[in-house]
Amino acid sequence: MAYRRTERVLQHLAARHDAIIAAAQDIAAAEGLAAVQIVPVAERAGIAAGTVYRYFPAKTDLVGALIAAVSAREIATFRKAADAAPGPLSALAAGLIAFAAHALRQRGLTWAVSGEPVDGAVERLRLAARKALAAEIEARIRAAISGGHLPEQDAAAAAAALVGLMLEGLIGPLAPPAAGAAARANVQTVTLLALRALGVVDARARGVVVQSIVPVEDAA
Amino acid sequence: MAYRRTERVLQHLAARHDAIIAAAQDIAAAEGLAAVQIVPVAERAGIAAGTVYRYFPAKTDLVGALIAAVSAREIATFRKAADAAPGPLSALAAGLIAFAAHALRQRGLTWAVSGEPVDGAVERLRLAARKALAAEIEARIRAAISGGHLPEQDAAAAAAALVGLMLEGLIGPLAPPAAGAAARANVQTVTLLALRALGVVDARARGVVVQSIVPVEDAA
DNA sequence: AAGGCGCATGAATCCTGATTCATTCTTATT
DNA sequence: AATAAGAATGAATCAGGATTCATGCGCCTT
Repeated sequence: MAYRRTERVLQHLAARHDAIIAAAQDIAAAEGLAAVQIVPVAERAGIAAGTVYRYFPAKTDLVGALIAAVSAREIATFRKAADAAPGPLSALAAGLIAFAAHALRQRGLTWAVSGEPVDGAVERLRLAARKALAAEIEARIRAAISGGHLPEQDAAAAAAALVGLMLEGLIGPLAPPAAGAAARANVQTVTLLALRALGVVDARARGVVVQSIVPVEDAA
Repeated sequence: MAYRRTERVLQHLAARHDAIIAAAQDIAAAEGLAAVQIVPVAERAGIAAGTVYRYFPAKTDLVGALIAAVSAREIATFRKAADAAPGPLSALAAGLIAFAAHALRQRGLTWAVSGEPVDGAVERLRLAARKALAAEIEARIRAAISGGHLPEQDAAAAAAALVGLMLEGLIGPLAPPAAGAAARANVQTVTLLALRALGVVDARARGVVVQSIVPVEDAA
């Protein structure tokens, strides 16, 4: 009869599951989402193509898992930085900076994941991720408005626009190539644009903490 | 021997060329770039699939022509509005508003074209279009800075970020659904964010013209 | 230690959509 | 009107990738 999966086997299965996602991630970071194909992913994960299907019913599910993982990390980064800040406006600034630095650190991956749908189904997943990020930002904007740190405004619309501003300004094809010092400068530039867009007249003058809350060299 | 193409024939060929692009555009606007496929495009243009290849050597060329056409219109819209404004800052504001209104008017098309590559080759074309738009905006930003209407800043980076802000804020999946009055309000909201990002403290207070320079109902 | 079940394999198959090309239709030349 | 060249057709072919599945392997159960 059907036998019970032993602990060791379960662990093995879980490890493979993760290894597949990791392989997909590596490929996406290096060559973009379009290069995330079953055979290459399987090769990189050290398994056969068919095996991928034992872990993900369809490629879409794999890509979905990839996007979800990346997105979760992005949001966690934002939230952690924001939570550590002294006030609502600093929280927003800190969150944005942390997000920016994080995005730049793994520019290729962020671009791949936020770049575009390969597929209508994937598009929906990507949308969910972006929505989550926007929601996080929106909440912080609202908090700052309540506290009188920002002028009244449509927080949802502002959050959506900020997501676009940050992504395009940091990792979009038009963004300045980001290496070392230039990258750090760009984080500052883009964050300043974002804060000003919300109505902060001069972030530094108002005592907002906008300096390297998160070192750009953080682990990925 | 090879006979000369009469005027009538030349006109016919040109008309078909345009009809194919128009068909592709309709489909892109309605269903996205991915739906721009040879057979459907040919059908809509009223010709056979093979015929498309007499006008475009490959699908990539067709999509490229489509993107170029859309992009050219976007830039012309921006430029025309900017040129009609009284000063550099108004020019920037007017251009952005005009662009925003235009983008919203043909949301589907703009989204399809700026949405993303189906293909590395197409990506390059799209990039060129986006670059052109950013360059236009960048020039206006520089002019406003020179005139002392905006604080010193990295105009290129700002322009890139603004492109992202506008597109995401207006037609991105997170943007508020744009119908009628809501659309007009969103144009104002997004433009205000953009101007503030550049350092305009209060557009209206500084006499910048931000009202319906271009009616939202313009012809597409 | 034998039996049975789940896991892994990877070549074969399927699908989707671009591209080709032998054939047919039109138009310009004589 | 006859003839040749260009234009159009659309079914067949190709190509790239996802997905399947018959087969082999090794780990639980008894």
